Amino acid sequence: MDSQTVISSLNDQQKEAVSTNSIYTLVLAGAGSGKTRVLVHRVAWLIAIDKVPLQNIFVVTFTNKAATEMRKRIEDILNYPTKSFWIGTFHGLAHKFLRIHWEEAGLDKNFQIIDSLDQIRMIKKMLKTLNKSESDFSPKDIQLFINKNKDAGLRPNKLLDGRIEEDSEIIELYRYYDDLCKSSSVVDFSELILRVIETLRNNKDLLERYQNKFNHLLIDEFQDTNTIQYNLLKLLAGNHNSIFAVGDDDQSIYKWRGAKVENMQSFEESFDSTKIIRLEKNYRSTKNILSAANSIISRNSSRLGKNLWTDSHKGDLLSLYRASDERDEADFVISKINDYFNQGNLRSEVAILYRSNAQSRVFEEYLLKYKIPYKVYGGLRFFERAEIKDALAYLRLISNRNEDNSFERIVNIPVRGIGMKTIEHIRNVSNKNNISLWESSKKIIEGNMLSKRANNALYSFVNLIDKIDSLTKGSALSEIVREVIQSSGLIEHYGRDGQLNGEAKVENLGELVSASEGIITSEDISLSPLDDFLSYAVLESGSSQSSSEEDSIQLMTLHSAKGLEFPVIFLCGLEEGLFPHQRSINNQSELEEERRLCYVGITRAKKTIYLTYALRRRIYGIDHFGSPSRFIGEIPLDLIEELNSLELSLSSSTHSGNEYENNKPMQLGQRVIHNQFGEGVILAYEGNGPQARIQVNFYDEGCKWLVLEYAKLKFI
DNA sequence: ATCCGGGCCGATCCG
DNA sequence: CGGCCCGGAT
Repeated sequence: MDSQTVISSLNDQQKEAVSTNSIYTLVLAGAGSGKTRVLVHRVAWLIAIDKVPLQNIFVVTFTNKAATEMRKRIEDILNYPTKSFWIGTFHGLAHKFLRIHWEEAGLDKNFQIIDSLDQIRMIKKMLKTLNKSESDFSPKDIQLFINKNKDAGLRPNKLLDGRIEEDSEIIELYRYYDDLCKSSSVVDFSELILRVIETLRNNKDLLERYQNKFNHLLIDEFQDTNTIQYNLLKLLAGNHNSIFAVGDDDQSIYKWRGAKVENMQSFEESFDSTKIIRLEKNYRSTKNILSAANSIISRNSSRLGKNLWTDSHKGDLLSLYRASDERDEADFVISKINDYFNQGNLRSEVAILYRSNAQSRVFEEYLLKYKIPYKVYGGLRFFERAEIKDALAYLRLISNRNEDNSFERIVNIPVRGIGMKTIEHIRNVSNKNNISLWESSKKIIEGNMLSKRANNALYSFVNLIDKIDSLTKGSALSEIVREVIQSSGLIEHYGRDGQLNGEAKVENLGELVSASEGIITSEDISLSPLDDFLSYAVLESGSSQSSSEEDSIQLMTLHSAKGLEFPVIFLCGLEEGLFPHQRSINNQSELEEERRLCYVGITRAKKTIYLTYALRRRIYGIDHFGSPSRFIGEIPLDLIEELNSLELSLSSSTHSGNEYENNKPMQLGQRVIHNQFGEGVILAYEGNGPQARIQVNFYDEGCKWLVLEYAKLKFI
């Protein structure tokens, strides 16, 4: 393959990036500027032109989905499968490393990964054993504390130097938690990466080996790397390996979980003669969509600066729909979706985006009602569901008897007569002898330490696990899974009358079997298929719908939409307090992150975008009256078409005023003058007639709600 | 040991 | 509103 084949389809800046000789490259890639394309072609260039062997390349993506897709596209260009290719998320790659080097990392061979729900469970249990009340330290706060410190590379010991006295208790909890993880051989998300760094730092040979191996480090979504991830990258880079970082500071939306945009600014300082390449041509959206997005993001202060442009046509205006409440909003969205589908388009071309997961419920309800297939991303995902976690716990226990978390989760599910008292006993013996719950149970059974009934119950459980294990030795993975959900009694348990959503849960358990069939085992980790599957289940928790090939509407949060594109976008719930979120409204930098999130949302759209907001919305079962998001007002008026513009008739009542003024239709964005507050713009309104309330943003006085009848506004 | 119901509290976003 | 925890009844 010659160089032309690799870069012929690219524009000049993209070519420059793909074919660069620079050791350190920072690509500032605007939304829709062909970022993924550049990365994919860069890898192809390295392999085909620079003759770099695949195993010397290390590629970090933000999601598993992105990794899978990128790998596929690289294979398409190279025209051969990419075996033993280190491409994945930081977590996925760290996991791979730890599987290979579990010994050097001080882990058990078959360590398991826990997700954040498991982590909470563990913390709660820990508090119980330590006889601490959850009111002193909420489990969530402890979790936050632990993860925050791990993400900053700080172990309890490090924290104890120079600690503040009042922190010592929570640091002790952190230490205890780490011990607990060790004894049950589990690893949490943050631990994965921290452990890799520590292993490399404490093992010069290993570090050298990897520094010699990965000559080319490529990283996507660089703006969303946190401290420890960046440190890992620097460690691997050493003094001579090349780094090719791609990112967009305007799309940095993960500051809340420790991501540092500053990494982008400091990249140039950290690495000598960094070459900076800007990708500013947008290939995705129409001119109108891009103008709207640019107008919004231009309000932010701290930006590296990019000038995104397009030579596409103007396209449609952005549509704005004012819903009376969230049901009306959903109804509107559905009707537009039906129109679009009936014009012969695919459902999968449409995405409904929202700020928070809870908003998906109403949409789901309506989509179900109208029998429109859909797929939800995020929220409670497939592998996080209770029934699935139960089944996984059985599988984990089969793989590793000492995994206390799983033991406790399912020792009495389905109920088999092992109650609190028995479990308490098992825990005591386990604590006293410093052995796992499993070992402790066996000891108890042998010593006949319980009542006959309890002893029998416990025996039958221990026996069950052993039996499933020996029965399925050597069986295919899916056979093991099938056996587990059957003989554990889970199917029967969930299928029983009275179980909430019983059929759905049984169905999900069946899905788990199918999921285990589709797994392709990772090539270069010597992991049993079962352990491979268990890791996969945690790292890739999947969408919340069971997988199906059916053409369906895509529902997701703005965060999970990053990196994706759709012909038609519905950006919903554009209300102050919801988006921007209440918790960010009073903080300039957090508000700017919300604005970037909005920018991300709008730039997902290729052709059409609908913006919707609701005048009334139920949250926690209480009605809230919101006002339209400030972000709507940040889009130039001439780019927006209001689908149901305000046409208030004021004539119907006692209102005293001149006839013309009373009947004049009002529009959002209409400029008005108030005696006291001066000039402003109408942002929203509620109700009808003279009693209607309208919200005006006064240039000097800010936003105010006024009752139309008394406000005596002059329209100008 | 298990079931049921009332009280309480809380959800931004992710791997 | 809904999930989770706890306590009392069986």
